[in-house]
Amino acid sequence: MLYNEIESCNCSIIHEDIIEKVRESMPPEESLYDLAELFKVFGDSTRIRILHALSASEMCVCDIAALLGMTQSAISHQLRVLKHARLVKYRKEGKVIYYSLADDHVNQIFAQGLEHVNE
Amino acid sequence: MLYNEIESCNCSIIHEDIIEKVRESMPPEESLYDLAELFKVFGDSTRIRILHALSASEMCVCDIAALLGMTQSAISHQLRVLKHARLVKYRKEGKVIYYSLADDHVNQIFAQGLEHVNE
DNA sequence: TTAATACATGAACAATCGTTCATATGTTCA
DNA sequence: TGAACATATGAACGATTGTTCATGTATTAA
Repeated sequence: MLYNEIESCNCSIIHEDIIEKVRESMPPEESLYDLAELFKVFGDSTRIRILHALSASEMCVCDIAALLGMTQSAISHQLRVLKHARLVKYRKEGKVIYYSLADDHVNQIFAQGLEHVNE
Repeated sequence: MLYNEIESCNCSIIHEDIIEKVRESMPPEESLYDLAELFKVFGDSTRIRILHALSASEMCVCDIAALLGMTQSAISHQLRVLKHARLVKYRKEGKVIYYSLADDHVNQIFAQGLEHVNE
């Protein structure tokens, strides 16, 4: 099993003990994949701006489009991504659909990120 | 000024008061862009796995490649991205370069993200 | 029922991204 | 000095992504 890795990384293993220790500490592949998928959603400035806007107030699609100076279609596509990641929720009122943040995790992840960016 | 946005979003503004209120609460465009760039770095499962490995122990490039079953080149390219985002630091010891997490923000952002993923 | 409007969505395109491959740099050791 | 090895990097490729455009659905109001 270890031999496969030696072949694929094209170099001899220097610290076998460390690799084994770290390997045991790694969460299941799937968790890390899900985590990457979550951050991928945060990794677009349009979505970041939508999320930040929604942290200030619930808004309908048209309002967000007007605020960000983008088309309704572009916003709608992005809201779909945010909805799928369970970062926003919505309520319907006639023709109008009001979006808001799904929970407080968004604000907390924002805060941590901004702390790093502002060093 | 408001007219441009009406044109670009292709819909009449429904809640002008909310838009104005939210607009005032928005951080500078550049901050949100930087924030998106940061999360973009977290948004790849290879980089997530590297970061998680480094949160357990400092490691050299070959070790990481062996651990993840990937080529040394692929890891090196990704470490470059992580270095540029100031998420990892390194120390040199002869031929070998040991990488480690730059600060504790990584762990905190990880924790917030995992909390959301695990609902 | 019809017109108007808020929102969703599929196809298509350009742009960005992650990996591979080949090769270069820099250090150690004989 | 030269061979071995750890790491870095540029070019190129396929894959993914964000937006636009055109169109579809659903609701309201006349």
